Amino acid sequence: MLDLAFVRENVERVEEKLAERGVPGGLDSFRKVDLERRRLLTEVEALKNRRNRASEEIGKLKQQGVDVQDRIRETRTLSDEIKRLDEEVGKLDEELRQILENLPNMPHASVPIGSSPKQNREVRRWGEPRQFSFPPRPHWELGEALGILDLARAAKITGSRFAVYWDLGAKLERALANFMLDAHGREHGYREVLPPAIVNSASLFGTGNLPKFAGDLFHLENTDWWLSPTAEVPLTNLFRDEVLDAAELPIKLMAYTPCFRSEAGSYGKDTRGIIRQHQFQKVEMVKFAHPDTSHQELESLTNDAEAILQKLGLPYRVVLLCTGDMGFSSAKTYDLEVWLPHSGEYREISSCSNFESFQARRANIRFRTGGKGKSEFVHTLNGSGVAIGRTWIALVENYQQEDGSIVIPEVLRAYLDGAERITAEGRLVPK
RNA sequence: GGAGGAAUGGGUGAGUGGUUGAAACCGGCGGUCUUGAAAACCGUUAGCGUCGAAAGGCGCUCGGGGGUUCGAAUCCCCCUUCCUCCGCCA
Repeated sequence: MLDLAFVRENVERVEEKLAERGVPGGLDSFRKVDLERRRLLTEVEALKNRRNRASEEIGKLKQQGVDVQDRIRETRTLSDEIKRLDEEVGKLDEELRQILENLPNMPHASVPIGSSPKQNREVRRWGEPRQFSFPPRPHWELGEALGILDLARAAKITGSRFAVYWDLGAKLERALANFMLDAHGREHGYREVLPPAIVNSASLFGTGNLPKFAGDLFHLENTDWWLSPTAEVPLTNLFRDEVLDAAELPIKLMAYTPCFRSEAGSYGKDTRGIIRQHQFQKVEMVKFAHPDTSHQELESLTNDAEAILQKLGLPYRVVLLCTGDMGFSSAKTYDLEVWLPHSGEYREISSCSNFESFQARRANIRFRTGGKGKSEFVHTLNGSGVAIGRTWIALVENYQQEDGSIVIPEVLRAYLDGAERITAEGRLVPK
C-alpha cells in the first residue's frame, strides 16, 4: 500500500508510475474523494470540539447543582448531527481505503518500462545448455518410465495438477529441500523457520495477496483461513504490528513449506507434467531490511538463489522484470529461469523481489534506531531459494541419459544415501 | 467441544460514568552533583488523523467492532486473542 500523504502530495508522479505498470485509469477519483473527505472531516471535528466543551460545561454546572436540562437537549441535537456526518466520513474513508489498497506498488527507477514479458531484460546467463546426442525427453516421460513420478494415481486420489512421487523421486524432493536449507543456512546466513501452511486473511492482506487476488488462493470453507500460496506470507507476517530494532537488520529467514495455488484461469497452460501444480514445495527466503540498503539486499538475495542452481550445475539466466510483468506488491523483481531441455527454453524457477515499504505499510512492520526516535517502515524482500518441483524437473531433464536413467549431481548424493543414478531397476510402482 | 478468568502507554500495573490521554513504579532521554562513573535529585518521555506558512490548534485512540449517554478506559452487545479447569486427541 502506498502512503496516503505521499500519494496526495505526488499525485501526478504516482499516476505516471502506475501508468508505466499498465494500470488503467488515473487518480481522479482519489483526488475527489480525498478532498471531500478532508472537507467533511474538518466540519465534523469542529462540531465534536463544540460538543466536548459543552459536555465539560454540563459536568461542572451539574456539580454546582444548576439545572442543565436545556443544555443537554441542545447538545443532543449536536450529537445527532455529528453522528450523521461521521457516517458520511466513514463512507469516504472506506472509499479512499479501497482506492489505496488496490493501487500496486511503484516500480523502482531501474525497472525497464514495458507491457509484456518481451520487455523484460536479461541480466546475465550462467552455464551452457547441454548438447544432447539424442532427443531429450520430457520429465513426465522419464519420471513415469523410472517409476518415480505418478500423475495418473495423483489424479485419482486428488485431481489434475497434483503429483505422486515414488521411491527416489520422493527422496529427491526431500534431498533438494535439505540441500537448499543447508546451503542457505550455513553459507548465506538465513535462519530456519517452520511456519503454518494455513494463514488468515490479515496475513494475506499484509503481503498484498488480498483483497485483489483471492481467486488465486484456496479458501477453507466457513473460516478465515486460506492455504498459503508461498512461505512469503507467514514469514513476512511474523513481525506484523511489531517494531524491530535497526541493529537487528537485515533479518534473514528461510522456510521449507508446501505452497498452494488455485491456478484459476490457467486452464490449458502447462498441462503436461508437473510444471504447474496446485501444490508444490519451495524453500523461500525472506529479508527485513533497512531502506538504505534494501536494493543491495535484493542483489545478494538473488545471488543466494543463483548459488543453488550453480551448485546443481543447472544452466539458468537472470531476468529483470519490466513494469508490466511485475507482481502487484513488488518494486523490483529478478526472475531466475532454468534451462529445460524438453521445451528448449528457460522457465521461471525463482522470483526475487524488493517490496520496499509496500508490504511493511500494509502489515505495519516498523523499525526504530537505538530504541528511540520515530519508527519507520522496514523494507521487505523475498525470493524462492528455489522452487523444488521445478528443480526436480530441471534435474531429471538436464541429467537424463540415453538409456532413460538420471545421473545425480555430486552435491546431492550425500542426501540420497550415496546414490549416483536413478534407474528403473527394482521399481516399486506397478505399471 | 463445555465451564470460568483476562486484555490499559516501551515494561509492571492503578483506574467502575465528568478536567484521566490516562496515577505510581521500572525503563529511555536531558540535566544537577562528580576527576570519571554509580547513587541521589530535578525535568522529560504515545500514536494516528486533520487545520495551519509557522507557532500552535483541534479530533480520534485504553484488544477489535457496534450500542447506551450531554459525556465511556469505566455500562450493554458481538468478535478476536491469551490463561485455568473438564472432555477429546497426534
